[in-house]
This record gives sequence, structure tokens and C-alpha cells, in this order.
Amino acid sequence: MTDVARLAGVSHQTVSRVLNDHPNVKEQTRIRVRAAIAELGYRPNRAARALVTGRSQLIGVVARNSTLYGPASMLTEFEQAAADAGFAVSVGSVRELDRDSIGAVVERHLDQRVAGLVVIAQTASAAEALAEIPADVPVVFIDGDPAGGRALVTVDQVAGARAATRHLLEAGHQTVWHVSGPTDWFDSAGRIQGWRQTLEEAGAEIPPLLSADWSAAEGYRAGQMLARMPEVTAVFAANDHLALGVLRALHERGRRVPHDVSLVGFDDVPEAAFFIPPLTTVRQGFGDVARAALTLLLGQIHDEPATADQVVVPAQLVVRQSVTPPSV
Amino acid sequence: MTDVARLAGVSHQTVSRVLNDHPNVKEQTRIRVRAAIAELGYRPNRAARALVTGRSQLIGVVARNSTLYGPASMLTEFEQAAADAGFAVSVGSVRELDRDSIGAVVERHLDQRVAGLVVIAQTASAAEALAEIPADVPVVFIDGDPAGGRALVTVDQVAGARAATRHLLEAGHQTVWHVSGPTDWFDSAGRIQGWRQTLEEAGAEIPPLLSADWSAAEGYRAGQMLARMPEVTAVFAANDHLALGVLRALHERGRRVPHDVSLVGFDDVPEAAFFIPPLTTVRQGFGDVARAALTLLLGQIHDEPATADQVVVPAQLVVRQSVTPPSV
DNA sequence: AATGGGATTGTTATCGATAACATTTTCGCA
DNA sequence: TGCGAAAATGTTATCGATAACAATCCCATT
Repeated sequence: MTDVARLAGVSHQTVSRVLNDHPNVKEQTRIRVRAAIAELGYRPNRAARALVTGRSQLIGVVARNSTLYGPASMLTEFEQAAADAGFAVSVGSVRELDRDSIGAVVERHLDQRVAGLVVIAQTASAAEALAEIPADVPVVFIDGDPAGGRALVTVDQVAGARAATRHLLEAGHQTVWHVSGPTDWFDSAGRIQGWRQTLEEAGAEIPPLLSADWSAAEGYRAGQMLARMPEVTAVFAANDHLALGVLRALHERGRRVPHDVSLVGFDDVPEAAFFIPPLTTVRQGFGDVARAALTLLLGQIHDEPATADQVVVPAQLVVRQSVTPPSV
Repeated sequence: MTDVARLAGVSHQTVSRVLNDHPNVKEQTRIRVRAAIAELGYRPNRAARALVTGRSQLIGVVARNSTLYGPASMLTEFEQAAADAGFAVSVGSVRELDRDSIGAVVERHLDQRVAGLVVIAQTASAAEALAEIPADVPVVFIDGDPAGGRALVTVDQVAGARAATRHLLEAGHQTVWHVSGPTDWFDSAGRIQGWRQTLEEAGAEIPPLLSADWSAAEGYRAGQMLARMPEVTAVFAANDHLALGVLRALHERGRRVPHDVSLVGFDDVPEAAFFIPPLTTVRQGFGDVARAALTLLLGQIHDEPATADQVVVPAQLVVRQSVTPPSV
């Protein structure tokens, strides 16, 4: 920086002003400094800046260590959005969303003097750990507790689940069975709620809930039960991987999809269009979620008056070929 | 830090020594300082440390923005390993692995004064961009150019492909068709090479190569061609998603797997066991790759004499039910 | 008891930026 | 023309750690 100042014939402070777009710099000086910067290939030292300002151009993300399609998509989308806004993203993943792990990751991030935090926290236990986060640190939650009181971006799980369930009912099915994700996930809870509401409103019987984790393996297990019950003609799986497991279990017992059983998934993973049969599912706007989260976070970082605290991104039914009217 | 020093009745330098495990500190002093640190809940400011040492406890990762199973797994595995070693990970993803994008991300990372870089660079164009990286920055490549001359960790793609191809030949098939990934990926090249070698060694005819990207959609397209050729009885797909697409195309034209056509994939995504039929595939040791990469990188960071520059992690055939002898 | 050298601790400078305050220019207007 | 306020620039202090060097302590040895 000193070199730049010398080359431009100004003080280092003026260089700093140019760098930070301060208003009171003569246009001519600004140009000279810019030229010097370019000529020397100078790049400011972020560590020094972080030290003196107490804030870095770093956003910390706390997420569950996972290759699940949803969280992974969210992460890369967010990283991309943050990069476009000139922020780097430091990832702190945890194996479990318990209080201790999250606390540790948050502390690591605070050590780095992150400008803000994004917590992808799909369970209540994770939401609890927010107490660890000092109130003056900008934070945005993704998929967190709607009653948490912090800025939050979620996908409209309830609406997505309603669309899926309604789609099956409208095809003529008496009722719809549901294979849910882990019940302590907010996502799962929302999907269960949407499913149940829709059945209630339609006056349909509400079958017992089959709950699972998010894996194809558990979907398979649930499917093995569903396949044995002749009355089951319509199933809504809480994600596409569960749906795949269900699909295989049905296939093994000779129950054809969609001829005998109609099936809807959730997520629209890129492979869903190539299941046998192509899966009708619900697409979540991960990119929108990521961008909304970044916007909220930047708002907090720049101390702008919070416009909206909670953003809900819509989900969209994608119709393929795994749903037909029931065969009588 | 000053507060800690005062409370412990020592100078700030001594506190620094305790923090950095310097040898020449009396045990008693060390204990006093530790107690003071604990009492005040003191945590060192990483920005200040980075400023003075010129190195942070941050590892920069350059990766392709992708929800592909492989890269995503690699990333979370690496993050976990790095966290265990006390390093934070800053992710810089790029849309395309071209020189400019990579250059920009690398510069962003260098601004942050990362202690080292990990580049997940599966294509030659990415490997070229390594020229942007100054020689004194520790770098490890994952999936990069074997002839690149930098530290490199790869999965043994050739051996994996050989195992897959051999498995099909040993089942009695005359030859094996291959649906490859993008040909500019090193991974693809290795798998193609292993496939071709094995056929040559067995004296089998080498069918024309079908190349695709990594998606189920392209696998489907390739499968539509394969399904029309009666002589095709064995297919090796370069990843499980391609295999899924192939599977559906075959199914659509009434060619049963494995009865009419045997199929092997690559990756062992968690869903592969629930395809119809369960997919025989090749598992890559992503965790091992990540840990090896970290070890190499830490070695460079600590200026240890390089033990090995290249690490090759084995791949392992996972036998399921998508392969049988050809029906005559 | 004196001495020397290693072990321990302290003092001061430094990293590279911004903040706060001081100073000099510039320019509109009486 | 001269004055004062605003604009532009410069000077010095500061963030919180480590590096380099200086000073002290301790203990074995003679």
C-alpha cells in the first residue's frame, strides 16, 4: 500500500480512501491511484482490514455435513451468490446438529471475525444452539424454526406438500399415504402438516404416518410395508430418494407404479425424471432461498432497517408420469 | 490478550508463548496463563495473527459449483478433516473450470492469506490455470493432471474401470460397451483407459465409445441407442446417474436388466442399491482422498520434506444384482 | 562464592490496513 | 480581494497478535 501511495504521489490514507470509495477524493487523484494500483498489481490485505475494522469479508456457514441434495444445493447456491457480492464463504460443517457441535463451529467462525453467519438448521436441537450466537452478530437461518425470532428463509414446505397431496387426490385416490423425513426436521414437519391438512379438508381418511430418515434405504423399508397393503393406491414421499426406495419395494412385490400405486416425491433431484417411471415431484427454489438469505444477511451487516424478517420461497409441483387415477 | 497477561501477572508475550506451545515456559506460568485464559474466556484474534505471520488457519478450496455426488462428497469430507486439524475452509466455487474463473477465485483466496489451497480440478483447462498460483503457496490438487508436477491425490480410476469391465467379461459377455463422462475430465479419461485396456487384454472387440456429461439425461440418450442394438449385452456407465438413465432407456424398449443387458455404474451413490435392479458399481474412497489431500497440504504448510507427491486411493467394486451371464 | 550458559521472561518493533484528528486547498460569495 | 466553509489530503494512533532482541533468573560447575 505504501508503494502504491508513493507511486501515485499521495499518502497511504488517500489510497485507502480510493479503495473504500470515500466521497472526498478528487477525481484526478482517484484515477492516479487506480493507475498505480493496477500497475503494481496491488491487492489489499484482508487480514489487516479485518483486524482494524473488526469485520471481515467472510460469511460463515454452519451446515450439517451431508451430501443430501437439498443442503448441498443450498450451499453451492449460497456460495455463488456471496461470491458475486464480494464475500468469501467459510464452511463449518458439523456431524450432528447438537448444541455442542454447533457451539464449537460458531466459535471458530467468530474467531475468524466473520461478518455474518448463515445457519442451515433443519432441526429444533440446532435452533436451540442459536443462544450461543451473540446478538450483535448478523445471522440468518435457513430452514430453521419459524418461531425462532431471527431472520429466516424457508421453502414453503406446507404449500409444496399440499400441492403434492392435492394432485394425488384430484387424480381420484381415496386417500394418500405419507412417508416422511425425520420428524425433528422442520422440513418434515411442514410436509406432514401440508399433507394432513389437505386430507382433512378433503374429508379423506388420514392413514398412519410412516416416518423415516431421508435415505433410499428407509424408503425401501417403508415401501415394503406399503406394498403389502392392497388398499394403498397413492403415496407421497417426503423426498425423491425415499420415493426411489418406495418404488423399488413396490416393484419387488409386483405392484406397478403408477398403474397400481401412484407416487409423488419432493426435491426434484436431477435424476427424478429418469426413475422408472419418471417421478412427479415438488421442486424447491434453492437458488432463491440462497439469494434471499444473502440479501437479509447483507441488510443486517450494513445495518439497514430490516424490511422483512422472514422470507418464504414457493415450491412448485413438477408433474411427470408416476401419478394416474386408481385402477378399480 | 493484554487482560489475560495482566490477570496472570505476566507479559503479553508470555501469553503468546503459551498459546503457541513454546518450549521455554515454566510449567507453573503456563498453568497460571491457561487459567487466566479460561477465566476470561479469551480467544485469540485470528485476523491479527494472520496479519503478523502472513498465514491464516484457513484453507482455500477451489471447486466446481456442482451438486454432483463426487465433488460434493469430497468437499464435505475435506471440510471435516480440516476442521479436525484446526483449520477452517473457505470455499470458492466457480461455474466453469476455465482459466479466468479459477484465476479470480485463487486471487480471492490469496487475498485472504490462506495457508494453502486445494484445487478440485477435473479438467485440463483447470489444470492450466495452476500457473496463476504462485510457487510458494502450498497447493494440493484433487483429480487433477497426473503430469502436472504438483502434489496430487486421485482415485485409481483406471483400476476401478478395469474391475468393472473385468467383472462383466468374467460373467461371460463378449464385450462391454462404455458410456463415458465428458472426455476432458481426467476421471473420464482414466475410466475410458481402464475399460479399453481390459478389453484389449481380453482380446475382446472394442465397441465405439458413447460419451456424455455426467447426467441421467445424457445417460438416457446413450441408453436409447444401446437399447436398439441387439448385440449389446453389457454396459459400463461412467457414473451411477448415467447408469440410471441407461436403465430407464433400456426399460422403455423392453430390454430387461440384468436379464438382457448387464450394467455396471461408478460412484456408489447411496441410492444405487435401490435402483431397479440394484446397481453393481465402483465405490471411490472420497474420505481417504480428502484426508490424504489434507495430509499432503499440511506437510507443505509446515515445510516438511515431501514424502510422496502423488497419492492414489483405490476404488472398489461393489457387486449387486445388475450383472448376470448373457442369455443366449 | 564466583561464573557462565541455558532457561525464562520482558520490551519494543512490526504486519497492513482504517479511524480520528490535523492540515492544506479550493472555491463561492460578500 | 479576502474570508470562511467545505473539500481534499496528510499525520498519527490503533487493531491484536508474533518476531527479534534484551534482560533476568536459575542452577551446575569450578
